[in-house]
Amino acid sequence: MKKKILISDIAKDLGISVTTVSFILNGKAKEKRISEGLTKRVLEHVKKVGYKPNELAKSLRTGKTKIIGLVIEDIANPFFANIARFIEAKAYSRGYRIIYCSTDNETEKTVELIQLFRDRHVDGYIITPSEGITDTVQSLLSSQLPVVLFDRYIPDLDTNYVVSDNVKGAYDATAHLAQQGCKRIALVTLYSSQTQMRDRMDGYMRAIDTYKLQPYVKKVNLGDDEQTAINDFHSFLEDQHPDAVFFATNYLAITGLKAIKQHHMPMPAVASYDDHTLFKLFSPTITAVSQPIEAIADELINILLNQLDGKEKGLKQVVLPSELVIRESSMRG
Amino acid sequence: MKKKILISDIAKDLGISVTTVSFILNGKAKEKRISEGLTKRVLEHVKKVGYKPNELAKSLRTGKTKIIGLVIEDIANPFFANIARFIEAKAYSRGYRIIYCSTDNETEKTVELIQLFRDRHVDGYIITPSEGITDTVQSLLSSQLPVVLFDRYIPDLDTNYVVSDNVKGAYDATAHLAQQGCKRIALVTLYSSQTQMRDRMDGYMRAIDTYKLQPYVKKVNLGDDEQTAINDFHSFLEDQHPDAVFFATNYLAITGLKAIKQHHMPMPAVASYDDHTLFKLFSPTITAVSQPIEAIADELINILLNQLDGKEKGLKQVVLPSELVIRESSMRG
DNA sequence: TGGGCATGCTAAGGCGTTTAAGCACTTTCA
DNA sequence: TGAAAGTGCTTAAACGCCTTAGCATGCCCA
Repeated sequence: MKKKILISDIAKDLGISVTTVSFILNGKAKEKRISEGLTKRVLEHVKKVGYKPNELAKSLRTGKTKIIGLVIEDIANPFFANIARFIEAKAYSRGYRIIYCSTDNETEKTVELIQLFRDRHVDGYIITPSEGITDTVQSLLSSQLPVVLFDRYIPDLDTNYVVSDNVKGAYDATAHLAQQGCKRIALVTLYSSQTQMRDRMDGYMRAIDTYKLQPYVKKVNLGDDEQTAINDFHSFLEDQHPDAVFFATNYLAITGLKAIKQHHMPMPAVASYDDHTLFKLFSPTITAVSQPIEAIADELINILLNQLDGKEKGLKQVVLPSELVIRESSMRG
Repeated sequence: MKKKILISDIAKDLGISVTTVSFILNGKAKEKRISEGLTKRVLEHVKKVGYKPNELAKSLRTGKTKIIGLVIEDIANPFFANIARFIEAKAYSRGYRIIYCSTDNETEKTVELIQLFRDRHVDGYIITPSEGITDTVQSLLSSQLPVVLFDRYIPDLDTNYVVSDNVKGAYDATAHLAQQGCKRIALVTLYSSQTQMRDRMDGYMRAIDTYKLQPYVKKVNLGDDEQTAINDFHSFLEDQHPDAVFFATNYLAITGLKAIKQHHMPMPAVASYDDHTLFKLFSPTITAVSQPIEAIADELINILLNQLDGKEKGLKQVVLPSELVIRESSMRG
C-alpha cells in the first residue's frame, strides 16, 4: 500500500513551492499570475501521480465542507425519498454531497440532528421542520448559515422555503369529490399544527363551504402503530359513515385503505394528498394530489446553492402548484 | 453572534494546559492520571460554556470521521430505503453518522461515489455492489478499510457480506406456485449476473426441476423506461401465456402488474421477491418473499462497527433466511 | 540613474485538535 | 540516603492544507 501523496510531495517533485501548487489547484493560477507553462506542468504531474487533496484539511482551513445537511421527516416515505433522490443528483452535479437523517417528525430528534450537522460544519441545510424547532432554526439563521425549509415552513420565521400549494390542492380534491355527488366528505389528517396540515385543512374547509356540505374530520396520531391507527380509523368510519374520504397524506391513505380492506367495509370515494407509484395499480386506482417533486427539489437546491455561492441574499419563498390526478377511486357513475 | 469557543479558551479560563483539557474530554483522565477534582472542574466548565470540539480538526488529527458511507442502489426503492432507515438509527445510537448516495446500479457512478467517500475519509463502507466494481472494492480492502456488502456480493472477492437466502426464497415461492397447480410458471428477472439474481434464478430452476415443469424466463433491462418495460412484458405474456409469474424483485412485480392492468389481461398467479407495504393492499393481495430487513441492517452495522472497534478481524459472511408470505395472488381454489 | 510597476513565485503562519515526550516534584524502598 | 517509581501536569510537534504578505527580478519611463 503506497503512502498518501501530499501537496508538499508535488511541490518537491517539481522543485517549486507548496503555495504555487495550491494556487494552481484552486484555479487561481491566472489571478496569481502563475505562468502557463508551470501551470500545465503542475496539472499534468498531479494527474500522473493521482494526487487528491485531503478534504478534511481543506475544510478545516477554509471552513467549507461542500456538504449539505438534509434533515427529512422519513426517508422511507416515497415522497421524501424521491425528493432526496433528486436533491442528491443535483447537488452532486454541482460538487456538493448530501448527508441526511430522518427525524420521524420528532422535535427532540430534529434539534439533535441539526446540532450534529452543525458540529460537522455542513455548508447548508435543507429541512422539513418538525414542530418546536423555531429556536434551533433561528440560531442557524443568526449564524448566517443558509437554510431552506420544505414541505412546510415556520410561520414565525423569515426563512427560505419551498412548499406546494396545499390549500388549492386540498380544495381541488375535495371539490372534485363534491362534484361527483358525494355528500359526506371526510378529511383524515394528523394531530399537528404544521403549515402543510393547516393548509390542507383550510383547502378542505373552503370546498366544504363552497358546496354547502358538513365537515367530518378525523385526526390521527402520527406516532401510533399501524394496527391502532387502523382500528381508530375503522371506528370513525362506523361512526360517521362518510361517502367520501380525503386523506391529508399518502401514508394516511394507505392506513385508511388497509382499514377498509381489513374490516371488509364498503369502499367510499377516496382521494389522497401526495401521489404514490402504486396508487395507479390499486383497484380502484386512487385519485391523488400530486406534488411536483422534481420542481421542488430543483428549487430547493438552487436556492441553497445560489446562497452558498453568494449570488443571492434575499428571501426566497416558493409555492408550487400541485396537480389533481383523477383516477377511479373518486369517480361516481 | 458569539464567537466559537475553542479548547484553548477552556484551558485559559481554567489556567491549565490544552493537553489536560483534551485528555479529560477524551475520557483519558484516569489513564493520564489527571486528578478527579480538576477533571470535574473542567467538565463542569465545558458544560457551562457549551464548548463543542471542532469535529473537522479532530478528524484531521485522528484520521477518524465517525462517518459511514452508504452506497445504495436506489434510496427511492422501499427495500433499500427501509434498510437505510434502520442502519441510520443503529449507527446513530453508536455515535456514527451516515452519508449516502444512490448508484442506480451503474458501474461508473458507483466507482465515483466510492472514491468520493474515500476523499471524505469515511471510516467504513456499506455497499450494494453493482457489476464491475471488483477492483474498486479490492482497493478499499487493500487499504484496510472496513467494507460490508449487502443484497449481493462479489464472488471473486473475500469480503464481508450480508445477503438473504435467495436460492431458498425463490425456490419456496416457485414451489408454492407449483403446489397451487400452476403449470406454466414464468420467472421475470433482469439482464444481470449479480449474485442475488443468479441465485433467484437458481432457486426458480430447482423448483422447476422438482416439479418437472418447463421454465419460462423473461429478462428485462433495468435501465428501460417504464412504458417500454410494460410493453415488453406484455408481449411476453401474449407470447407465452404463463399461468403464474414469479418476479425477481418488487419493482419488476410492480411493472408487471401495471402491464397486466394497463392491457386488461387476465391475472395469472403472482409472487414477488421482496415484499412491499402495499402488496397486502392490492386486489388480489400479492404473495411475496419477504427479506428480514431489520435483521439485515443489524448484521450490517454490527459487522462494520465491530470491525471499526477492532473487535473483529475475521471475515463475516451472513446469509439470512427469507420468509414466504402467502397472500391471495398465488392461491387457487 | 533611479523610482515605480508588473511579473512570477515563496515563506510562514494558522485552521483546532491530539499526543509523544518530558518536567518538576513527591513518595517508596533497598 | 539516593535511585527508582509514581504523580499531575505541560510543551511542542504534528495532521494537510490555504492564504497573507512579501521578495527578487526585470522593465519602463522620466
